[in-house]
Amino acid sequence: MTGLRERKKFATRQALGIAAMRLAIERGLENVLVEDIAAAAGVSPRTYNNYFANKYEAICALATDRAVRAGLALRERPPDEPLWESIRHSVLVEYEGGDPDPEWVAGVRLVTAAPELHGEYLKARRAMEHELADAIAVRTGASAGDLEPVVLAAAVNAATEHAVGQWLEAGGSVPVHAYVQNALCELESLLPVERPIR
Amino acid sequence: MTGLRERKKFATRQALGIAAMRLAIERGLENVLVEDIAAAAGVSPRTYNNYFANKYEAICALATDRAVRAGLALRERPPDEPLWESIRHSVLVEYEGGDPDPEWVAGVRLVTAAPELHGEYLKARRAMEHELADAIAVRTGASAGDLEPVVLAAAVNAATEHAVGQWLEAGGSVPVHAYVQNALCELESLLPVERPIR
DNA sequence: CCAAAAACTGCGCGCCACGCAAATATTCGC
DNA sequence: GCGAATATTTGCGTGGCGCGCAGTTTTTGG
Repeated sequence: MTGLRERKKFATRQALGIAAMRLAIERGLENVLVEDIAAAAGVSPRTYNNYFANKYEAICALATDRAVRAGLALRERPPDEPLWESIRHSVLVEYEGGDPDPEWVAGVRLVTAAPELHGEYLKARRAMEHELADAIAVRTGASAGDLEPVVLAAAVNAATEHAVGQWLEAGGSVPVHAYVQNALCELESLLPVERPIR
Repeated sequence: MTGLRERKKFATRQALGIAAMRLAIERGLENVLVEDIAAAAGVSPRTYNNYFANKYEAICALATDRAVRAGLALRERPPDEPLWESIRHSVLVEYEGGDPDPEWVAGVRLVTAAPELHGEYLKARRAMEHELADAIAVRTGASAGDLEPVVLAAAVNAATEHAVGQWLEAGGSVPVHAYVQNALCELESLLPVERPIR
C-alpha cells in the first residue's frame, strides 16, 4: 500500500466516492450524472468507469469501505478480550465520528430512503457480515462451514441496522452511537452463549 | 385478486420473470437483452419497463415472490404451534418442490454466482426478513421497535442462506431441504429463548 | 535513464430507462 | 348490455450509460 501507484488509486476511488455522495445529497440522486461525479473528482468519465460500474456503487463506496473496515477492526482486537466487547468496539468505530456531522446524517438518510441504492447498500452490509463472520470464526476457533459465526454476524448486522433505523425515526437528538451500543448489549443478552466464547 | 385485470397483470409479471430466468440460464446473463425477455413473454419492450426497471429485477422476480410468500406463510400457521416449528415450515416450503428440478438448481447457481444479481437478490432476501420479522412480532406479541423479532428473522435468513451455500458446495446429491432443515434446527439450539416463545 | 507494466483518456457503439401521447382493454354504474 | 371512466399496452424519441479498443501518459524496477 506504500507505492505511489496504490495510494493514488485509492485516493481517486475515495475522491469519487465522496464527490458522488456530496452531489447526490445536495442535488438529489436523479440530478447527478456520472459525468458530474467524474468532473468533481478531476477525472475523465471513462476513468470513472474503471472504478465503478454505475452511480450507485460510487455513492455507496464509502459505506462499503467502512463496513469492510469493521471486519478488519475485529481481527485486530486483543484476542483475550471478551468476544462481545470486541464486537461492540469494532462496530461502534463505524459510528464514532460521524454522528453530529450533518453530511453524514444526510448520507444515512439518503441511503435508506432511495430504493435505487438499497441493493448496493445491502451488498456493503453483507460484505461486513462476511468479514465479521470470518473474524469471529477465527476467534472462536470454529471450523469451516460452521453455522454459529455466520448467524452471529448476521444478528450483529441486523441489530445495528435496526438501531440506526430507530435513531433516524427519533430525529437525531441522541447520538447514533448510543442506539447502536444499546442494541448490541440487548443482542448480547438475547444470545446467551452456553460455553462462553471469549 | 379475482379481477381479470389483476390476474392478467400478475400473469405477465410471472411470464416475464420466468422468461428472464430461463434465458439467463441457457444463454448466460450477458447474452440476454431486455428485448429478448419481452419477446419471450409476448409483450413489447416498453411494457417490460412498466414491470421491471432492469434485467436483474426480472430475473430475481421469482425469488422475490417466493421470499415474500415465506413471510405470508408464517402468518397463516396455527397460532398455537410452537414458533420454531412454524418458522421451519414457512421457510421450508420455499425449497419444497424445487430441488431435483435442474432448472431450479441452475437458477440458484446463477443467482449466487453472478455479482450483477447480488444486489437484487439481497433485496429479495431482505424483503423476506421484513415479512418474517413482522409475522414473528405478531406471534410473540412484541411491541413496535422491538429488537428480538428483527434479530430472529435475520438469523433465520442467515442460516437458510448458509445451508443453501453448503448444499451448493456439496454438489447436490442430498436435497436442499435437508440442509435447510438441519441449519434451522441447529439455529434453534443456538437461540435458546429464556421465556419460551410459543 | 530505460524498458515494462499499469493507469488514464477519447472515441464509438449498442443497450437501456423513461416521459409522452395515442391506442387498446377492462371495469363499473346504470 | 352500453357507454363513460379508468388502466394498461405500445411506439417513438431522447438523454444517459457501460464498456471494448487503442493511443497516450505515468509509475515502477533495475
